[in-house]
Amino acid sequence: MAATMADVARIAGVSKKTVSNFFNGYPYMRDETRQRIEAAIEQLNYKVNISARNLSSGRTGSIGLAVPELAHPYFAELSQAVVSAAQRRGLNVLVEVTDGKRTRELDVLNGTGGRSVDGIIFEPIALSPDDIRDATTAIPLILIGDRVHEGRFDFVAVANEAGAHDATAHLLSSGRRRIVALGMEDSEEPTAAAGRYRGYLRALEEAGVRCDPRLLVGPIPWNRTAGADAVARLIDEGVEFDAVFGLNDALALGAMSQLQRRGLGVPQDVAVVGFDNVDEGRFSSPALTTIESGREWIAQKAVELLAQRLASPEESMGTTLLMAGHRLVERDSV
Amino acid sequence: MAATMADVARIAGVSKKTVSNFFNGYPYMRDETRQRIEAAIEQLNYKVNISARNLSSGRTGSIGLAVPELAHPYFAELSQAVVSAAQRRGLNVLVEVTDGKRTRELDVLNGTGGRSVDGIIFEPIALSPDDIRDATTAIPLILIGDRVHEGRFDFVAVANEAGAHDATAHLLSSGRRRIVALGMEDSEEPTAAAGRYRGYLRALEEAGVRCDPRLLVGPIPWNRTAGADAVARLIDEGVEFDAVFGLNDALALGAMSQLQRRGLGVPQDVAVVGFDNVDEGRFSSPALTTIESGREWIAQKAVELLAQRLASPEESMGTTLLMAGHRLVERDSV
DNA sequence: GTGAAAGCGCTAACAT
DNA sequence: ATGTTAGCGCTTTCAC
Repeated sequence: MAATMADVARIAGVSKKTVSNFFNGYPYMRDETRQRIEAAIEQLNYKVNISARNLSSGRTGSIGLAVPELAHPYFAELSQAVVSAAQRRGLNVLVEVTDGKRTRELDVLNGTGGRSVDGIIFEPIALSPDDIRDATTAIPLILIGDRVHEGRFDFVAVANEAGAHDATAHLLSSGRRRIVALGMEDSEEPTAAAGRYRGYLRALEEAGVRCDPRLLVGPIPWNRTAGADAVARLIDEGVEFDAVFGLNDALALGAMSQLQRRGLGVPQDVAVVGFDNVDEGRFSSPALTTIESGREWIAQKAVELLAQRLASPEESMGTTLLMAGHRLVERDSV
Repeated sequence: MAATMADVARIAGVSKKTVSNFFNGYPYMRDETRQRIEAAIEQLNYKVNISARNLSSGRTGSIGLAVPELAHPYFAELSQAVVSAAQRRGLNVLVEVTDGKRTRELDVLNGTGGRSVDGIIFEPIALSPDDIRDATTAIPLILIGDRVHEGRFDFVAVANEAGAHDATAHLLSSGRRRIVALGMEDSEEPTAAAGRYRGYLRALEEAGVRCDPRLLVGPIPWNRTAGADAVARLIDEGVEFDAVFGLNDALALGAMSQLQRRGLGVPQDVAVVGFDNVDEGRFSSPALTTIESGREWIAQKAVELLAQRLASPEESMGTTLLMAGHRLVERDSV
């Protein structure tokens, strides 16, 4: 049987409470007491039983992070940032992968999985605003990312429309006129694809460029393969274009790979811009021009907001909506 | 106040035990009882208190995954695989990022962080075999990845030497003779860098090719930036080479990016091979030839081994050492 | 099939 | 600065 706090107390000749104090950094303690406790801990190789602490204190010291996918560079980098920020605050992170499936996302929202965390940071991609409104979660929840779900929960958002506008405007200002909107979605739903598509349209409009429907590609999955396949299809169908705006970097990178495979020069024949500024884009050939969407900041703010919620005893303070800044990162693909 | 099991029991007109049975899938229960319980749960929006269950049952239902980094494609893909495999078995995954720092890795090993998991899957990169031998962890631990730490713990290993041998042999068979070993480490320590370097040497030897020390680059961090910088340095110093073996894909991709920036054709002027088969390499230009190192299989086996340890009540069954298979994935960079 | 009672190992008041 | 006393909300014998 593993040693308990009572064992340590007995061996050190103090009470349980004093041992508890020791572990919780209670400052007032004689050095000699401290040393006796340390010796007892060492002797027994004692480890605090976290489950007991959790039950007793009503907290777990862990937060959940629910993302569609972990292998995707954007989410990998986001998760890294969240985990780091959490560790800095002494919080553990339980990662849940939803695969972007609505049912799994609903489980996250409603705690069906049996929560073992104090709060959740959650990037949904399949839920509707209604789903979110009807959430029954019992613990604090911070939404991040792509959709704007006004109201019930704190939210840290990506500047989808503004960023997409700038990306498109950059292509236009370099003289491109036939710009593929790769991964778009024409919808009223507050999805990333729809928001970024709106930004694209607005930039075209401002420049007085007509939007050719053959250049609108989507909805498709936002990964490299889909980007590459879509571009292959455009080429095969003889659609003419002089630029590709990949609504995320994965699409843009997949597109670029396919363009080059087909003998098209980037950026000479076709310019490419992405969105997200994942590390990978710095090392593609050519390096990918993209929109920095504030991943790091988002992760940090989300953890900060959640930590606040956990700290303040239940109370109101309304809900916070934060919008990340964005910035064009010019590299060689335009 | 949140509802407790006692509340549910009272409202359903049964005992706590019966409600507990309900949640634990105990099969013998009248349908009518079951329905009354379900109604009470619904009415109270009751959620089982995981902390209490954990304390009572002595298990947490979570496993830890400790990796150096999450944003790195290899670890992102590995983590994804581990999380998926664990979720399939109903286990949650608590991710810990060690930054490859020895002290953080020691914390993982010795449970200093206060464990809230039943077992750990751990890829150390900074620990010595001695550190591992002296581990005081109280819970099952499965080691994965790069070093061979025979003895104390179950281990799932990458075929570093064999894989590196095949990668190098492939370059040699394509007629290359001056092959950079990018990221190598000449050491007796059982590190990935040393193992892969040994494979490289063996392949050269078998082909009767002399090893030029100017082509040995390392130790350097195994990321894209380091790969790119190292290649830049070689070029600037006028070192001649006709191939690069990046000891992982990140190094190879960084190298390839830099080669092309300097106007060198891949594979015409310089052939490139990597190691790991991360998804990114399928979409670089040219696509990266690499060694598939069995990431998925490793993740699955690690979870499986850990699940076994958790299931079987403490007993012996020695320790298991599994070696993943490997395979050359030919693409366009050679 | 269901109930009663005894902990699991800790934290948190409160007392000293 | 340290000790005492109650629980936290479940699971788990063991009865019925």
